[in-house]
Amino acid sequence: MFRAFFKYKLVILYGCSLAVLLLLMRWLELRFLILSHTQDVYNGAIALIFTILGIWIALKIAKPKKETIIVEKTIYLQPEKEFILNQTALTELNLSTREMEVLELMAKGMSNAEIAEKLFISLNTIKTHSSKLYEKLEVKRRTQAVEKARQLKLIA
Amino acid sequence: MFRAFFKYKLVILYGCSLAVLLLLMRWLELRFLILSHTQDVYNGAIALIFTILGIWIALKIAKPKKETIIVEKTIYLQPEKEFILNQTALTELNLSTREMEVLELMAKGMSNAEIAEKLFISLNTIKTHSSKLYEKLEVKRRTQAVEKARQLKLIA
DNA sequence: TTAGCACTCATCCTTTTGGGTGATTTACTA
DNA sequence: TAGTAAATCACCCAAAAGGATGAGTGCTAA
Repeated sequence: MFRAFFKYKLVILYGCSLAVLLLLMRWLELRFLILSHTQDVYNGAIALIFTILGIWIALKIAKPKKETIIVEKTIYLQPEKEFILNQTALTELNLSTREMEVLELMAKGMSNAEIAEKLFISLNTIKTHSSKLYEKLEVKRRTQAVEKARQLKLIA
Repeated sequence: MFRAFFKYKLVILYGCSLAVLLLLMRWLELRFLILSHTQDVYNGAIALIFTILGIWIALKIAKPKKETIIVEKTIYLQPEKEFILNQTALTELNLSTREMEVLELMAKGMSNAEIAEKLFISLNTIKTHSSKLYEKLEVKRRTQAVEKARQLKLIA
């Protein structure tokens, strides 16, 4: 509420100082005339006071002027790579559930032995599965299998 | 500059009207007293005028408040263009150019022999490179290396 | 009921991969 | 100029992966 007033304190102070200075000069130079010019001083005081009052009222009443600046900020978002399983390819390749499990663990970089341990089946079985996997995917190595599966959107 | 003045025209007009009305009433009802109260009227006029002056000054001086509105504009990057090579990780890992080449071909599912043929160097050299690669990437198998490189955005 | 499929496991053998070590050349740097 | 790092290659050995084949079990659809 008074912030605006304080904001223009300088202007007001400047005006006041000027008025005071003028009055002082008058008082010093025309000291003897003051008494006969009481009415002038009185009027000046009224003028000054009401000017300040006017300013104060205006600042108090006046709604702050708003100047709207619209800044466009561009944010680059990386879309959540929503993995969409390629059902078409999956059904076409006709991979069994076990084969898919093995494929997924393969893609994580696990060795056949680790996969066997995780799935509670023997290493030989994993080898069988992986061999069938390579046949169905038409690849020769596990790295190729993983790469192809990734391209076909069979795995994330 | 005068926009502000016009904006508060209503307030000013209201004040003026009120003052005029009061003066009018005094003039009508206390017509006979006016002459003996000339000084009061004069003072009132001064007060009114300077109040208005103050208001006018204040409105003229007042700076508009700036209000910044930030509009966020979200742009989703195309997933196809999203591969940004992770330079930070790349420099931290301190992979040599040859090692990077081997890594890339590895990720494509090529065997060491194929990579050797492609790069016109011996199989043994490829083995040396891949071994150093695994050391630097802190992995044990090539599938893990590919997986980790993919996660670190070293390869697409 | 039987043929087919998925899943399991095994054995034998080959290829690929990985670890370890050492050596040479080249190019750049303190 | 000596030292360092990258790149090259070799040899040996072990582990992992892959290919081929056979076989047992359980479930399902023709």
